[in-house]
Amino acid sequence: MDPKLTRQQAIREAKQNLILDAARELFSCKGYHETGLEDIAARAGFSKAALYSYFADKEDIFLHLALRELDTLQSKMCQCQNENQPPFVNLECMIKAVFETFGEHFSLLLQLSNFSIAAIHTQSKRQQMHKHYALRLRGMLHEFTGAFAACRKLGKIHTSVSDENCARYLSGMIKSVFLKWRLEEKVGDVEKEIDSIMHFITSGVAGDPR
Amino acid sequence: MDPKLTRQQAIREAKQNLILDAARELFSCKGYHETGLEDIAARAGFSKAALYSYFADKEDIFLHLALRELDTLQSKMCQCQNENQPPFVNLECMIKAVFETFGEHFSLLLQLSNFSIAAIHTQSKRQQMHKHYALRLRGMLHEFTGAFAACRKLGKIHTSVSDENCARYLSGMIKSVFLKWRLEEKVGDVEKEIDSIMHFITSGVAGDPR
Amino acid sequence: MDPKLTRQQAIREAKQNLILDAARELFSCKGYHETGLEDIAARAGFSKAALYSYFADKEDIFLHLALRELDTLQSKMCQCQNENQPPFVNLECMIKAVFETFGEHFSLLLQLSNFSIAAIHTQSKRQQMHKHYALRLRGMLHEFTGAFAACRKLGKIHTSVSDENCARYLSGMIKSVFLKWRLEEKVGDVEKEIDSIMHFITSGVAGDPR
Amino acid sequence: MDPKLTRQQAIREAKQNLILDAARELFSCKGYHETGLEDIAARAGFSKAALYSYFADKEDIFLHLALRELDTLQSKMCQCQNENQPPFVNLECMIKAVFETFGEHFSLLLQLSNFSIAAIHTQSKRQQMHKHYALRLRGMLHEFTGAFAACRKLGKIHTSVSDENCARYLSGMIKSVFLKWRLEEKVGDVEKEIDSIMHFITSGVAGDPR
DNA sequence: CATGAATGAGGGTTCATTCAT
DNA sequence: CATGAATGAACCCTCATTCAT
Repeated sequence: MDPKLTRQQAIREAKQNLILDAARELFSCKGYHETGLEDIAARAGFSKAALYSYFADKEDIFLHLALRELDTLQSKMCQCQNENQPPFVNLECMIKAVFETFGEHFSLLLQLSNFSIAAIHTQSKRQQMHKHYALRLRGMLHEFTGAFAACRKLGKIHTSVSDENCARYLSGMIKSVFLKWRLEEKVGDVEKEIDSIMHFITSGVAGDPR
Repeated sequence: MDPKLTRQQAIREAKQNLILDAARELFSCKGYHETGLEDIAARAGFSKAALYSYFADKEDIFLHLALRELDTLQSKMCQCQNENQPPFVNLECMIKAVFETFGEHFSLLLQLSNFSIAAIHTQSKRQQMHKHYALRLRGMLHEFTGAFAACRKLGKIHTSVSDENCARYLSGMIKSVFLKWRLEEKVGDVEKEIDSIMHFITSGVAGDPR
Repeated sequence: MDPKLTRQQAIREAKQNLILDAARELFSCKGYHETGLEDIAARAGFSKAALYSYFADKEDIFLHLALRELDTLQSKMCQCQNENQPPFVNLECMIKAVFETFGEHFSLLLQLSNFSIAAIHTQSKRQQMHKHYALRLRGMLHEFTGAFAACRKLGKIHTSVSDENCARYLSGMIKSVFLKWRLEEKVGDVEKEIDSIMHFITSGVAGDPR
Repeated sequence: MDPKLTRQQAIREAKQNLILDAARELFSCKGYHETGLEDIAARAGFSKAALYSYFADKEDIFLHLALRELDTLQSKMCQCQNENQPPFVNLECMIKAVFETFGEHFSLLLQLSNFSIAAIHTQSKRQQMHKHYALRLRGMLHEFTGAFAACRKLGKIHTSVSDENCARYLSGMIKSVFLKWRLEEKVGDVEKEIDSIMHFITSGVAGDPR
């Protein structure tokens, strides 16, 4: 009975992910409000009503999608922590992780950030989920912060700007690249962008004393 | 006849601005889709139908709001260009302009960026307005770019990162601050934030060699 | 004081007629519901609100228009009664009167007939006006009926069909011509049409024994 | 699978017809603009939104209704073509078909004619439907024309009036009867009316030489 | 579990009508 | 008397959500 259950569980989870994949595609392309449940269902190969077997809400879908993506991101970022590597390399790795995770769906991250704007009116159970959600969002910041802290500990950072702020700025910079891509309607050269960002981070506009 | 007409025109414009003020408040607080025309009208002291005397659409309201805000911003930024000032001071002044312009309505800028995402599908006359809109959005980038270029010309910048990218990064950093404020649901200390940003920009994490 | 009053009265009436002219144009072209008060006002050279100085309602405008047109028609038809003419000539004259009266605005007559459909829900004072209106509509029928009766009295008519029915049929036939014109979007040759109608009336499809 | 599908299709069609029945009732009674979708839905036993599962628009409902009624009419008229019958009997049969088809909803036919007036401004796909619609409207004329032509071929008709005009006049006459009924707010004696019309058609006012 | 059908709540928009100037 | 501005009521339509099958 147990293996049967787990298999069913697995199937269920697979279908959930199918739905989330469809949602990711559409949300990142058209935005949250412009995407209808019917669209998602159609793209996932389900009927609109079927979605409600897997998620409670439209919002629930978005939230789970956010959670999934952010978890993926965080796990990738964690893998970048390698004490044997020079500290900035770890940071660069993390940035690359962001680009890789959101890859084609770059604009999704933009929406994630903005979503919390509209979603404050919700309540009770949803509040909890929002907490998770906000937590993960900070997760990225947290990882970045950690990376900066590590660099600082190794004497590579002397700025008076707090690690947390550095992390925040970095995430803003990354989003600015995503935004450029969206407006240009095409993905750019990831390597170059990361390089450029690293240059800017390490020495600002002053030039690279590394 | 002429003075009478201009006065009436002025009144009309004033009312338009009242509506836009209401819209700014609500859009920046609840987001575009969550804000109903009824809300805007009520807050502006009009009836829903009255809005249509001043704007063609809900979208039209948003677009005009965006134009107004971005124009205000640009004019403020332009005023920062002072050749007698040290170049970075000009830049700092521009950043301050952004903070001042969006002040309480910080999250509005975030929405502006995202709005263009969903709005590409529109048509004809509106397309023109969208162009204006996108143009102004780039306006901010343009000003920043110019400021960086000026600094570079004066030998204050040696980074290999292009002025345009610097500008982009900077605007991303500013937005990251706005986002923090939104999540914390309160405006922070502008002076400190600007200081922090300036530090980061000038020398990155390496520390301040200024 | 009296001549002054009458002059003012005259002006007022003239303006009323201007409005009715505009209404006739638009109602006959676009139909009652598709025509807005703003359209009428604009074409008449007034502001929308001004219409309410002259008429109580949109419906009131239509009703007065109907009355005016139908009165014109009736007076023209009355003038056709000439005892010295052969009876069928009188009838033909009346038909011509209809074509002349509605001339360019042929489709207006179609709408007049149909208007009573939607307008039954009205009340009190309006009821009275409706009576007038219905009365005039029957007016045309009445005139035709009279013409047929006259012919019959002179031994030119032997059909068992009542004069009233003949009149009704005739008016239906006329409208059918108007309808053709409308669908073809152009006025046809009035003379020919009248001729054709007269032929049909006098001897039906059997051929003309006149 | 096939029978299941056809059954579902049948149910769907039945519901569509329920809606059209409700629409016929209300349109013919109150007119197009005075009838709200809510009214139609309520009378058909649906919610307003449900209508949109079956029809695209309010206009779409009207158009489909028109098509249905006119198709019914045409098929009935076609069945009247019987070579073994005396030709005028066929014509009479066709007239009866019109009365039977529109029966209680006599005023609907009046509206059909008028609707095409306002509906020229529409677009693309709808244009096609409008064509169908106009085609069917002419359909009735066409059948009548054919009937007259048949009579003429058999030497029963010698009038110089063209078959087409005869048909047009006839349809006008029929509508005039419908209009009488509407104003009297009751259906009259169909047999008598048809008789009267036939008399008039065959020999006009001259009297019946048949 | 999956679906087609149905719904309620709400949104944007129009327009005849009123009122202050 | 004439008007620009404002309104309220109504309309059409959409969409997330539910329910019977």
